[in-house]
Amino acid sequence: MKSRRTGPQRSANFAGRDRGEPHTVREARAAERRDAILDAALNEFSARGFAATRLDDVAKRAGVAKGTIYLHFKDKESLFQELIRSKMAPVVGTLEATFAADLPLRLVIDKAIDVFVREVYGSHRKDLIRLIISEGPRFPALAEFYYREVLSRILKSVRGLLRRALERGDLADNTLIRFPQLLGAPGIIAIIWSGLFDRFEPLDVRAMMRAHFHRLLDARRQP
Amino acid sequence: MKSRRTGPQRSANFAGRDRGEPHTVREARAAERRDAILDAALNEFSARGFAATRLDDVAKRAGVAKGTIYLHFKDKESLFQELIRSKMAPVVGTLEATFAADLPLRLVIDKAIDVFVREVYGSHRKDLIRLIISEGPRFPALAEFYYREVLSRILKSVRGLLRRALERGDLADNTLIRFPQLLGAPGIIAIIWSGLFDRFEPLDVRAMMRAHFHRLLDARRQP
DNA sequence: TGAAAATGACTGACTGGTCAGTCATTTTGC
DNA sequence: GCAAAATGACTGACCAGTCAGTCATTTTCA
Repeated sequence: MKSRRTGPQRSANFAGRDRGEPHTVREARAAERRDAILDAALNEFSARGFAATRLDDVAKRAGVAKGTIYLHFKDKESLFQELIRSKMAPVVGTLEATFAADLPLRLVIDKAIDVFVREVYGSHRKDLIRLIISEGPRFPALAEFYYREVLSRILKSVRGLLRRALERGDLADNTLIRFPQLLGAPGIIAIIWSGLFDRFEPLDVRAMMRAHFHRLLDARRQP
Repeated sequence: MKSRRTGPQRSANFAGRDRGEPHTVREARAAERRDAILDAALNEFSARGFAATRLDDVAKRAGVAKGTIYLHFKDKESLFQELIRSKMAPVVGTLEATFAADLPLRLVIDKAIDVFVREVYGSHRKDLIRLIISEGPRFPALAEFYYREVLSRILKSVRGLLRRALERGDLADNTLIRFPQLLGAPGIIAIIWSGLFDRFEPLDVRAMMRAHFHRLLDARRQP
């Protein structure tokens, strides 16, 4: 592995890490271009998938020469992983905060549906989740990152919420604590459905999610 | 688009249509090879995805020369679509029969879980569903075929089952008739989870599906 | 201060490798 | 013996990644 490194110092390895404001025109421009490349990559990868995306197209869409991509990212795979990393990280905090709020369970759930519909389903993040599902099996590092930084954190805070609700008597049993995946299910289904079958049979996502959650939460306490 | 056609007559366009038993050694061998190619394709496509799969590898795995693939399938895309078509079609009938049986709702559901876990989750069909989710957005014809020949038929028979249950009073309301996707949700989640996160946090699929269905079906009748 | 030197971000033509699809030749079954 | 089936070397398109050269910006120093 060669360690020679050309290009901006704020590149590849440090990607997204230096939160200091840029101090020169150069640095500001570099940051702008990096973002342009990431946005272009988001469009191309989600339209074509990892293997079929051409970096020539990403460069063209970003208004940049192909070589520039390599000043900011080690290779195609790094660009891809960095894309997921940079766009998904922000939502995690929002969701954690939502689940941590000391409010009635039903209210928290409704807020979480709102966040999901607005910040994920109604944004490009929906496409990123599709990408993780599609490409994850071929990128173990990506799946691991996503589990560690996103999923496990959300699952943990959901379980916290549910445990408090159970103690308070707002929850029938521990089914959902054992399988919190069931709470995320309709969101994932909605994302998949919208990409494949909406044109044949449109789906009212918010209504489905509400119906699902009310069903799960209203269940009769087991004898 | 060239229409010249070489190779066995039982090829491409007629793929899988002539159900008559082969009458010559030739025909029998041709059918065998076709199946070998499909099996090899299943393995390669589900390990690498459509774009990254090499037909050289499919040929090698099938024990056949690359040219032979083109005697049976028009091109890479046809092979892919034919793969989905030929492997998914058979389960539809089984599921329809399960849902049509005149048995108590709970029993039918348990049988359907069994069929799913055995025939889909526990087989290569799991990988095909992953492929449809991953590649569907880039193959509108595939998504349409899948909706028409698989999903819509299953949804229809599930809705029939639910309507009968509702009339009989075995079902609280029409939520599930409006969103039958919710019944399929845990199956899809299980398939996705197993491919991405099982190594971090294994999932007891059957238990999750049972918990989910009992939750959905036991819900208190709405006032 | 401001002109010359140094820097390093950016470019895009190029290379090496890959792979879908073809077709002249060989093999097989009738 | 011959037509259909099978083969696999070959072709041409394609594309990730490279690197020598350019030039805008920053630094140096008289």
